[in-house]
Amino acid sequence: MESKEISRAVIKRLPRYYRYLGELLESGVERISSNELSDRMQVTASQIRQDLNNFGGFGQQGYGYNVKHLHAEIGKILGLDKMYHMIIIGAGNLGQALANYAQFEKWGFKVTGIFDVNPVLRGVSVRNVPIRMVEELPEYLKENETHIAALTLPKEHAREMAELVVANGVKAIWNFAHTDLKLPDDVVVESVHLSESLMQLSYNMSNYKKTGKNHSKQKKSF
Amino acid sequence: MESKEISRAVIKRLPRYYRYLGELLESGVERISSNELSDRMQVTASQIRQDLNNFGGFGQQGYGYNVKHLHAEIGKILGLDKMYHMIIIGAGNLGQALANYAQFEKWGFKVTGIFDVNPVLRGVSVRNVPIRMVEELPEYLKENETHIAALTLPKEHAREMAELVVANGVKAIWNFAHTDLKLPDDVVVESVHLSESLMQLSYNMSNYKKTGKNHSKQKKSF
DNA sequence: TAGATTGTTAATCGATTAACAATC
DNA sequence: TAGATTGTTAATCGATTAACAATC
Repeated sequence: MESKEISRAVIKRLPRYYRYLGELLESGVERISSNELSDRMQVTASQIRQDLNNFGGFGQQGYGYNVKHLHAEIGKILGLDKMYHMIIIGAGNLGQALANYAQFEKWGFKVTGIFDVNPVLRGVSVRNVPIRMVEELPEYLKENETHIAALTLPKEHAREMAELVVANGVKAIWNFAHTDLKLPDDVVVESVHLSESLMQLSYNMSNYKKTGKNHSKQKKSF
Repeated sequence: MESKEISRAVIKRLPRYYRYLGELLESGVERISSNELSDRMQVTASQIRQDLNNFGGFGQQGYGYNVKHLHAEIGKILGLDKMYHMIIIGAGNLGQALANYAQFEKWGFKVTGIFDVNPVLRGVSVRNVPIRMVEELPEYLKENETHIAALTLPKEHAREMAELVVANGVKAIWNFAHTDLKLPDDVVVESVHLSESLMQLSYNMSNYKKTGKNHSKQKKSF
C-alpha cells in the first residue's frame, strides 16, 4: 500500500481535481472521462489518468470515472475524511479571515481556538470561538487536543510561537508569516507567502509586456 | 534581451532569493557565495548559479555575489522597481488584511481603492483608503489608473467582477476566490487558493504518519 | 459483440545536479 | 600568482505526454 513514492507535483494537483469533481457532483454529473475532465481543467487527459493511477484504479474501461466515488477517494487521500482541530495564532484581519471561513469545517478543519497578544481582543469571539491571550496557550494545548496551528502573525514572532506550539505537541503548522520555519522532522509545515504570490504576478505583468507571452495561464483562455 | 525562455520553476524561486538577500542586506552582509547561500536556503549551489545565470552574470569569479547589487537586480526582474496601483474588491477580513499589509507598498504595490457591496462599510477607511460601493467601480476605473485588482470575495461573484474590471482596462488579477478564472490572454492572473494549501498540509500530515517521510520540508531540519 | 476508455509502458521533454574550465 | 568561485556544459534525474494493449 505504501510502496511507490508519490511525487509532489501530483499531490499539488489533487486539491484542484477535488474541487472540479465537487462542482460536477453538485451539478448532478454522474460519470466523467479523462478527456472531458481534461477539457474542463485544461490539463492533459494523459496526466489525469497517470495521476489517478498512482493511487489505484479508480476508473473503468469504456465508462470513465464515477464522479461521486472519485471525489470521495481523493478526499480520503487528502485526509479530508478526518476531523482536525486548528488553532489560529494572531487574531488580526488575516487570522479572523481564516476563523470566519466556514468552508474549512466542511473539509474537516475545525477552528477550536484563537490567540493574540492584544488584551483589547480578549473575550471577543469569532464564530463563537473566544479570542484568548497567548499566555494561556501552553495550558490550553495541554487540555485541548490540537492538530494544526495557523500562524497569522508578524514574522518577528512566528518562530517563537512555532517552537512553543511544537513543544506542546502540535505536529502541523500552517505558516502565513513572511519567513521560513525550521522545525523538527516530525512536524509538517505548509507556508502561504502572499508577498511571493504578488511578486509572481508582478513578474508576469512585466514579462507579458516584454514578450507577449502570458505564463500565468493554463493552456487556452476563452 | 528577450531571447531565452525562463522556466516557471525559476521564476517561482526568485521571490525567495529576494527575501533572503534582503535579510542579508539588512544584517550588513556585503558579499555571498552560492555555497553560503545554498547552506542558508537549503537549495543546491548549482541551482542558485544556474537560476541567476538565466538573467546574466551577476556574480564574479573568486568573489561571489554582491548582496546589494543582486538584491536590486532580482527586484528589477520581479518588477518591484515599478509602482503599481492595486484595488481590492471585497472588504471582508481578507480584503482588509491585504489593505493593511504595509509591506506591499515597500515593494511597489499601492492600495488605491477598496470596494464592497455592503452599504454598512461605505465610507469606512482602511489606512486612509475609503471603502467604496462596487456600483462606483466602472466610473472609478475610468478616472483612476489601476494596474491590479485583488479579488477577495465569494467565488459566486469572482467571475463577474473579474470581467468587469477587465472590461475597464485592468490587466492583472490577484485572485483569492475559490475558482479558476478564464480571462483574455492579455490579462495575467495569479491565484491564491487557501483551501488547496490547507489540503496540502492535511495530505502531508497523513502521509508522514503512514510513511515517516516528511515531504513538506526542504532538505534538513535543525 | 463493438465501441469506448482506462491502465500502463515507452518516448519525450524539462529541470536539477555534477563537474570543470574560465576568470577574477 | 594562487585560491576561490563563478559561468556553463554535460550527465542525471524526474515529470509529462503519447501510444496502445487490456478490458469493461
